Amino acid sequence: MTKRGKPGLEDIARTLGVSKMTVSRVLRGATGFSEVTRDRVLQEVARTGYLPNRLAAAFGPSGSSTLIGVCVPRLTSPLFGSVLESLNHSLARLGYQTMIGSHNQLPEEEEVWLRTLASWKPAAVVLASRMHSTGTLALLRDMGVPVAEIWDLTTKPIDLAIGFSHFDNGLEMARCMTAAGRKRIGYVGALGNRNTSGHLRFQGFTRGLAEIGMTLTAEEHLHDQPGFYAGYYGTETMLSRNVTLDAIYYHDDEMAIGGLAYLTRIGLRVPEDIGVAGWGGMEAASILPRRLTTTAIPTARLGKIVAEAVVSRLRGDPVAEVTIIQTRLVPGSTI
Amino acid sequence: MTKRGKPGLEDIARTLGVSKMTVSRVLRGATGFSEVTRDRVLQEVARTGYLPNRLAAAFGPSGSSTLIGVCVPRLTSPLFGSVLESLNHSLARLGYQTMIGSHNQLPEEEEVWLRTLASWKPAAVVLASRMHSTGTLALLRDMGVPVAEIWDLTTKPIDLAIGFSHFDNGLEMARCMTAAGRKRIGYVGALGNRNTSGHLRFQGFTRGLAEIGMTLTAEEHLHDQPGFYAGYYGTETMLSRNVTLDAIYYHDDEMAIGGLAYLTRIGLRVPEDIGVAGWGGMEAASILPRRLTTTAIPTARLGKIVAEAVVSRLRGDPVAEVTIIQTRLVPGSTI
DNA sequence: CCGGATTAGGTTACCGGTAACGTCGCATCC
DNA sequence: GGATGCGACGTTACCGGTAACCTAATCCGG
Repeated sequence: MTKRGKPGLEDIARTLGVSKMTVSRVLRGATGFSEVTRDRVLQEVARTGYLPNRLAAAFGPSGSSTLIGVCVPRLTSPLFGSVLESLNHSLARLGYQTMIGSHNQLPEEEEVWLRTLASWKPAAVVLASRMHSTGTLALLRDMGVPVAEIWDLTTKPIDLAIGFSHFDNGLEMARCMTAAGRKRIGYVGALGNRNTSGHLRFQGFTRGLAEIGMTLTAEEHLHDQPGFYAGYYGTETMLSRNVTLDAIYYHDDEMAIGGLAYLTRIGLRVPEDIGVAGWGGMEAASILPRRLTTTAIPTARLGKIVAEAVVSRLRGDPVAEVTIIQTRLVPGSTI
Repeated sequence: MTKRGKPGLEDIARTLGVSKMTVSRVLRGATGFSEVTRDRVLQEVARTGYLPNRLAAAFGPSGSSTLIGVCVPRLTSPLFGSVLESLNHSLARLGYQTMIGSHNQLPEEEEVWLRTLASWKPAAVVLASRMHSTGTLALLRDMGVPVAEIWDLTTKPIDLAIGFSHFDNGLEMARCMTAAGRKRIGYVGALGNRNTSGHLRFQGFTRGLAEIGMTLTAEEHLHDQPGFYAGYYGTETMLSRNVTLDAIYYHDDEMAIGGLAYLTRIGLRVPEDIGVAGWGGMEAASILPRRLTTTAIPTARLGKIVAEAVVSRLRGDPVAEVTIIQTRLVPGSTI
């Protein structure tokens, strides 16, 4: 073993009487060694408890990194949490590690994060955001690594896109509501008018209404982060303008549940007096007195598919430029 | 600029007519350069858009890494999500990056994660778990980097401990319940009997009852992950054994809300017929028809404090071995 | 039995920072 | 005026893998 520190590739090689390169080849599962050599190497590796040095591997002119950067809007959302957990787990099984960041729906924060990430020479980047700053785009180009845009679908992906159409999710919910005979519909959203996935659902929703000549009776776009509170107070604010509604579509399930709490408090019956629909398919939606009408997102499956797509891309295997994940409108009983 | 690729330290140095080392010193904010040189370097760095190579920095015999590993039970919990987001943000401001993993309350998964992390030569490790395998402990010793055990307090920290006593949280809630006159109390938990923070709260809770000579009237330990469903069905299962209760303490708020949904469905009034208490202080707890009795955890503050403590430790500044974060019992109106 | 293809390795160069240490000039002080 | 100290740099060595290239032995069909 070299003077101090942990055993390295060279230590394994020396005790076995082979070269570093042979050991490296075996460990990377490359070709160019016999069965016998492979077994001897693996045995010695196990005996010494050798730990590879990813830093060194990712360094060099070769630079074969196993690091993948992932940036989502926030870490406090169970939806993104589920995607991340699934992605992390799947990538780990495939031999990759992640560096996770959040951009809080601000393109500048994404850019700052990406700049830091770039200094770690990642093998690929996964972004969950609709808007990228010009700096981000330039940096991605410079980095020259695969990029997966997930969560939403883009018309022109930078490289890969994996997700589903939030616009269609909104559209579908509008059709569901109008088909149920709702006439005076309101919308409560969050994150202002920023170009987020939620805003895209809103646009799809209004389009769905427009299809049959309807418009929103009222809308309330809070600037807060989505959440139970926001749904509660957003509903209160909207109704305080003395509008009469027979249904409300919410930014997401948390806000819908918050809204439900307010509606119940002021004595409205759901769905008799007013209908409610959310988005996201969170677990809580199914234990309410009445199962919430929502759109379920297969987050864990999404994470797994993203992991597989990115790794295929890195291995040079053919990958579809756009992969659509199927979402499901859960009728529930609040419409 | 060297043949191909991005500008490096050497390129900056050459155009300025100084050595790489001088540029490195300026960029790291070390000493040994004049004001004039500093300004010239910074200007050239800005002009070329130089990006440092953390890989190279963390490599070498020097090995000054800015990577910090963080492992939490799961990424789908808003509580841990909030801690991670705050930790991530605070560490980023201090010039550090994180590599995040989850262990799903299984010490073996934590060990596998740590082994992978170790191959990236991190500067420090943050663990949110009560149980560590012997392999984990050995590896941590070998790595020889600062270790912060967060979330729960341990009697003998490996290095640093930052958190609060889950045992005391449970104890305090027991006192709150008994002080309110509750006599026949049940408990609904998750994750089986594994040595988790939740189980520690359970133990503190039973101790609190024992203090005044009481015992639990019923208890239900599900093996599932905590969640709304689990709370709902756990309550159903417990009550199906024909026990009569006047209060239930839950693993956490999500389960309490799930339980509340079941209790309401079967026609029990809260808190008149039965009291309910959760833990965690999640946002949803405050928009229920009656504000949920719970324990609020300052997750964002915890993340910030952990970041500062770890960085102080890395800089060699003195740091308290144990830091206690104050939690707050929210009386609510469900007890 | 021979020549080209394949297999199983070895050799070399290199990546981009950083600790450690050496050096030089200049101000200071006795 | 010589010794001393220190600020401001320059030099050197090095980390641990990996692509690219090279070599020797083996194999196999004609």
